[in-house]
Amino acid sequence: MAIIHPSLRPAITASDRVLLEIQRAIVEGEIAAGSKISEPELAKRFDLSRAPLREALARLERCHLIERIPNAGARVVKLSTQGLLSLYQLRETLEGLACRLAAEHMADSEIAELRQLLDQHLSTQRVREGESYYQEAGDLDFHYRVILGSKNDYLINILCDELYYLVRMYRVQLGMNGPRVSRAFDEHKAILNAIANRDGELADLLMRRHIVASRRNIEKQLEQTGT
Amino acid sequence: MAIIHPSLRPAITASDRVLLEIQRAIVEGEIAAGSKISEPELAKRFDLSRAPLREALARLERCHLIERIPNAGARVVKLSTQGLLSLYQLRETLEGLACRLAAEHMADSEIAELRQLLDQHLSTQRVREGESYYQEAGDLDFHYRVILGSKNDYLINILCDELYYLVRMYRVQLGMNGPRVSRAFDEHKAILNAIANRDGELADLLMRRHIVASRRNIEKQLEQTGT
DNA sequence: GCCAAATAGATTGTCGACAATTCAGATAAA
DNA sequence: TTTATCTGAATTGTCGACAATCTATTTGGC
Repeated sequence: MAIIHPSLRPAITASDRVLLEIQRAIVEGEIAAGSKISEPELAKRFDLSRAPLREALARLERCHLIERIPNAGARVVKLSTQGLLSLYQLRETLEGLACRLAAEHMADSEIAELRQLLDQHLSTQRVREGESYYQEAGDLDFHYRVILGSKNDYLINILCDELYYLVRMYRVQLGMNGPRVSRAFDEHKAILNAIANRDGELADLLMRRHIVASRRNIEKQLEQTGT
Repeated sequence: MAIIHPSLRPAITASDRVLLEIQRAIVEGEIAAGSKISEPELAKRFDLSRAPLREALARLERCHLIERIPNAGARVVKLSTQGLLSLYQLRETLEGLACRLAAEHMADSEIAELRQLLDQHLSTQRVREGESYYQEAGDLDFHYRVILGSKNDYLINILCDELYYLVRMYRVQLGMNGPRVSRAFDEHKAILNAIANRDGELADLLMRRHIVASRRNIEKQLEQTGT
């Protein structure tokens, strides 16, 4: 049998599985925002003991999808204008940094792959115009790769593990509407060009603007919906 | 008995206590960097079961003090030049942002208190010249308050909960040497003045430079020590 | 009628034991 | 000697039950 390094092993544990399921359920609103989490109930629902469930809850807290109070229980986070502002304020700075670092550190081959990804998005966009889910995933995928290109492990951890799911939650539950979708593509392309030209400063600036525009779009939706 | 809101309650659980103890032990090097963590051993040492211990380990992983591999165990992180660079690269950007936001959002009373803190540092510095521990705590205390002044919960969480202890670990184990100490005071004062003048842009710039200087100082120590 | 204290129910935190997986060493074959 | 396989000890992941704490309702007093 082939010998693989332990750190490269899939390592699928019961806690991992239930984490992914609950994460998806919260992000997609299947478990309502603001609702209380009952450990015994979830344990029964996913047919496992409370031990791995609690570990999953700890990780959900880490990515800001739930809030726990000792001895009092956990609640799914509520989406709010204030929360959106704080989150995107941070994203603006962090992804700007990631972009600048990506312009410095990405290998030429990685940049080529990124360009390929955008071409692919363009063709699927033509076909599935308006269908927001694919665009959704596509946009985040672009950001995801740029972040990985920064080669800064702490930065990658914060953006991809800790903030990523909350960003998705805002976007999935509040959605993106029409004209923004095609504009986002153009902005991605401009960012990619800056990275390819190794112009970190410009890449930083463009990414910040891209995120500001994205925030404004979601903000509008949120104000229409309610508080 | 007085009624206090649950979220303001101390909430000292067994897991909390052991977390603080292990955290301190790792930061101060009492548990050596790079060494393996044995759950049964630590459970016996702190006289509790593995359940709360594992929760504490999960939180230690969250603040990057240990690294866990499923089914294989946990190790205390190793300090490295690469890690220091990544960490301070991030701090530079994040604390710069915090500083800019603090200049916008801190109340006048908070700024007054911060000035008071610096005066206090100055007097203790005269007395305990060279004694690095107090300066250590003082410097971090200054940063801590500025970060809280940003009023951005996600930013506060990342800097104060997730990166704070690792920063302390580098500083405690590698130390600060002489001339840097007094210069840091002057830099703090300049930052405070910028905040008091509500000049966010300048405050951002000064904080970034302050952190760059701090990194260079530690970097020197690290190169002398070894890898 | 309204507020405070006490009680009952439910939920979370903790425990000890078992199952599954991994790691180290010994053994055997090339 | 070197490599690969097997075996067993040790560690991690999971389970079900108990203890401590909180929430909500009820009760008693003003």
